[in-house]
Amino acid sequence: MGTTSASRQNQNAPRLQRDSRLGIYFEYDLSKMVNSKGGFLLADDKEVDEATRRKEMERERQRTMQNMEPPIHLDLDKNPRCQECQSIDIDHTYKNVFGCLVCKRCTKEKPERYSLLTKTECKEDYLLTDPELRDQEAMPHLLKANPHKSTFANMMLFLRYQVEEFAWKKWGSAEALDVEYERRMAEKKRTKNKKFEQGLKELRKRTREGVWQKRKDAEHKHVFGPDGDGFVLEAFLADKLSARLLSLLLIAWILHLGFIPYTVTSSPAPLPLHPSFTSSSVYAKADPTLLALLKPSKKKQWVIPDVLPPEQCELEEDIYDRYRREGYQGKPLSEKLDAYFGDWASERRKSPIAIKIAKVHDTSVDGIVRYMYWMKAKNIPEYEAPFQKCILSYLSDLKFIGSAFGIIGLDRFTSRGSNSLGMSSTIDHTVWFYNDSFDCGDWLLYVMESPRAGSGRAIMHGQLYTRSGTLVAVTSQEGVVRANIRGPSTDDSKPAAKL
Amino acid sequence: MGTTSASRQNQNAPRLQRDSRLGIYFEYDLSKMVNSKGGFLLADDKEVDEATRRKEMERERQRTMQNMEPPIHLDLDKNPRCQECQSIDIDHTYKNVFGCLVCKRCTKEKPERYSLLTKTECKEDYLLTDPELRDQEAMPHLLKANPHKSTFANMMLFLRYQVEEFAWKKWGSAEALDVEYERRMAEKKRTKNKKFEQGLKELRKRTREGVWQKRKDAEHKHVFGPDGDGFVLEAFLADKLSARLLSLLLIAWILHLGFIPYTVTSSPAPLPLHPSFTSSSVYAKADPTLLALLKPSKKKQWVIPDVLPPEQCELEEDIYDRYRREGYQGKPLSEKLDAYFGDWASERRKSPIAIKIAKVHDTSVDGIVRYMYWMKAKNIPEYEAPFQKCILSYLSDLKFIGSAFGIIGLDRFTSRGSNSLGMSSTIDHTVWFYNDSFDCGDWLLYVMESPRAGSGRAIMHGQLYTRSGTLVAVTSQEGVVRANIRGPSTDDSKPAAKL
DNA sequence: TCTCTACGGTCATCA
DNA sequence: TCTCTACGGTCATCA
Repeated sequence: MGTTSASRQNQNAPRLQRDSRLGIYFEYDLSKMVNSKGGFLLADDKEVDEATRRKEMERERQRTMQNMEPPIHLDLDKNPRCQECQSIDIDHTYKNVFGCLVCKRCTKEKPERYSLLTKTECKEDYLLTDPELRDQEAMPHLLKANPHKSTFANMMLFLRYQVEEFAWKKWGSAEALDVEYERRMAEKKRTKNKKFEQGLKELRKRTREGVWQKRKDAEHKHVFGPDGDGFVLEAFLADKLSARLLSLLLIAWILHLGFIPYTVTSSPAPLPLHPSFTSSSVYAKADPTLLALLKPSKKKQWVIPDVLPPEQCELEEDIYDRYRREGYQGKPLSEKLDAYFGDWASERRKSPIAIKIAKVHDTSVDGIVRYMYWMKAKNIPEYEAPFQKCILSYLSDLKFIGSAFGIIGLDRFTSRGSNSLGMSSTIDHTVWFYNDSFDCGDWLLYVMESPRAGSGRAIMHGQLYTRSGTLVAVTSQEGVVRANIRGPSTDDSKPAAKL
Repeated sequence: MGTTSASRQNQNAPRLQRDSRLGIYFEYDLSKMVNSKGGFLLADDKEVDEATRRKEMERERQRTMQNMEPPIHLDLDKNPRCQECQSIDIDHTYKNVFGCLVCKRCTKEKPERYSLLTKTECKEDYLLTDPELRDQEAMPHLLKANPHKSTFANMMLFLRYQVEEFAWKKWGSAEALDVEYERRMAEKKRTKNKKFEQGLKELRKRTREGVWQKRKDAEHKHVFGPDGDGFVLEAFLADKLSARLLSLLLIAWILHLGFIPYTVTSSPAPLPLHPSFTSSSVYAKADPTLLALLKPSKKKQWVIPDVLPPEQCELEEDIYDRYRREGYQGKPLSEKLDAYFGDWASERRKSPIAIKIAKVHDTSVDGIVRYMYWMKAKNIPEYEAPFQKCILSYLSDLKFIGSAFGIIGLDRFTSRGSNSLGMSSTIDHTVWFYNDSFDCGDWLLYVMESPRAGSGRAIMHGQLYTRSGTLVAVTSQEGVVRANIRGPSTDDSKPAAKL
């Protein structure tokens, strides 16, 4: 082949520069200036202006150059009439640049054929690529000054019908192009979502680890609002987070919940954030990075509820035994249930934590159902605060998400097949300590409620009080809670052993 | 700024071509030739030779041009001694191209500093990019003729110590580079695996759908070997598949299993395939596309085994009831087991399929354990063949993968917590019909064996015979079989409802 | 009414 | 001892 492609030229350009046949435009090499530490630097305003002017001129030169190119050959050249209305008032730019015989009026009246598209539009809307748009023959373009700034790269304008012709040939048809467009959009959405999920998971992990760390260090840092409902700003992924973001999140929270969780002090300013909601929290993501996670915290004037003292309450294992002797809800136990209760009772007897049911059921004025247990560690010496906190963390996890079953109305006796927890799984578990002097060896009252549950999720809030009514800790847990519906999950299956 | 970066030049190059200041090299534009239908074409051999020669010359010109560049300025220029051995026998290429004062002998003796790397090596081994390697200042390069062909793009040679210096600055340190390298390799492996899994899943889906289609159409197409062990070529993803691939797969199969499953007729030729094995099948993938899947089929001279006629066998529900009355394996049932057996018995009574255990246990000469059941549909009219096949498909799925538990030695009574199948899940289920005239309303003998199981997988093969001993169908099923170990699987969890 | 390159992948193709 | 571009994404940056 005796030819050289245009692309070859690009490749050689950096070297051609050195023989400086190309005039002033190539005299300075910015990349070199950056690398040589004591290089040539522009300081003077005049010189900067001069440089700008020169660049501007260069852009203009590029634009004029296209006019100097030999006009495209046209069969109809001898008879120059508008192909739409036969007028002889041909638009010269259209003729010379696009090889299109049309009058100015028709270009205005038929934008579906004669409007001009920027290069970016061609790429985005017709899925054309840079190399394709470089093809002067199939799709000529008109250079115009960049509307953003005259020194910027010239804007390239393409003729709509030529672009469409090209794109439809490329993709098969207008419909095929649409299909491909939709496919790409869907794929894009999918990846974005995946990235977001990833970030969320990561955040949850970090949060959990962070909490664990704090717990071990016997610290308790947290942000709570004053009276009324508060919020917990759980974690940050980015240091971009600011008071502005905070207020935006709060606004989102208000819109979502319909009430004001906190006094918004700083004024919200627009940020490119997309808050997203689940039943339990608000996320802010600067698409697709997860920036923050807001979770509700019911910091009311927490007071110990009215319950019987632990001495007058039954141990769980004793209750189970009683059911087995006397039946449950008036009916004798089925063999199956009998077996379950037997298992549970023996499990409770073996556990290092003793649990008594303080009140089976308590519906508060706002309709929230609460569960209450007395809990303590069996036979422990008087440990120090940090270790006490560890025990409390363990203890508070025991009855927590499991209670959500009852609270949200899943019948634990018929829906679940066995005494394993089945389809419930903890996503996170957070403990905020309010007090450093408590003893897990004595009874603690654990009050729990699930303010929100849905779509297989439940959020649980709990408070732990000493016998004397001192608030010791506040807990929060999110978990998966599902009825025991079993579906095939071959999605995760991996081919077995490979040799 | 009064400067222009080198990259600007690339951008302008296509236009500069038009003013043809750059000589013959830019006279032809290949991209235009391709697009203009009646363009300039080379037909003559002489012209082709001429073109080759011209290209060769151009390559050489590029190489000579670098010698004409002004030599790099050196502080030590006045005192040109080898920086390693102080010899004055300086290598001129190293000095002029790389600005490195060293003698020829030292370049040979210290390859860890002075050896030359191709551009590709720099990219692959040091994770440098094209733009970085374009930087003549930081990393000059020597042009050499392309060893593959002289008309190909010149080879670019970089000086090792300069490359390493640059790379270590870029990545932080040699160790940091290694870390990044490993990360990328791991990532690459991960994506490849994922792609492969995807292909496998897709293939399985297609296979299953295909089988279902066949079943509905009452066809039975399959490939079996003659006598002895046979194979089933399950599915193809690519049309590249040929007799050569087939033989390669068979060879792989032989190496894997140690016996010849089929007569290899066509000679195996090397193909870029990577067969991979699981306990049940051989895959061939032309990395990473899955090409074919071979699965064993035990087509021996299948004969109905020696069992008691259905009239002398017990219904499963009756067996369960007997266990509950008389105990199991000499011991009375625990309350839990008693409940399970009660459930199973009532489930069996409600099922549209009756099942009798034909033989509890049968170990064949080759040590394979078989399970046998008599099965029939309860109270059905005399359906036609296609509908009979549907019933058989359902029926053959009932006792299939579940039997793998017993066969591979998992104790179904202690390992599993409830009567739900727990961690077993069918991956696929294939039925090949051997006969069109059978009646699911009368007893069929179902013989099952699991020739291979491991890593949480089990493959099951089964045959169905009429009472008179006619082979009706052969089945094959792969499934996940795991002990009932419950682990958290929050990996799949998605945030709940969004607003 | 913006354009370009860089990123870090994958590939086949061509040269 | 090979090199380049195209692909189809994403981005910030710069111009």
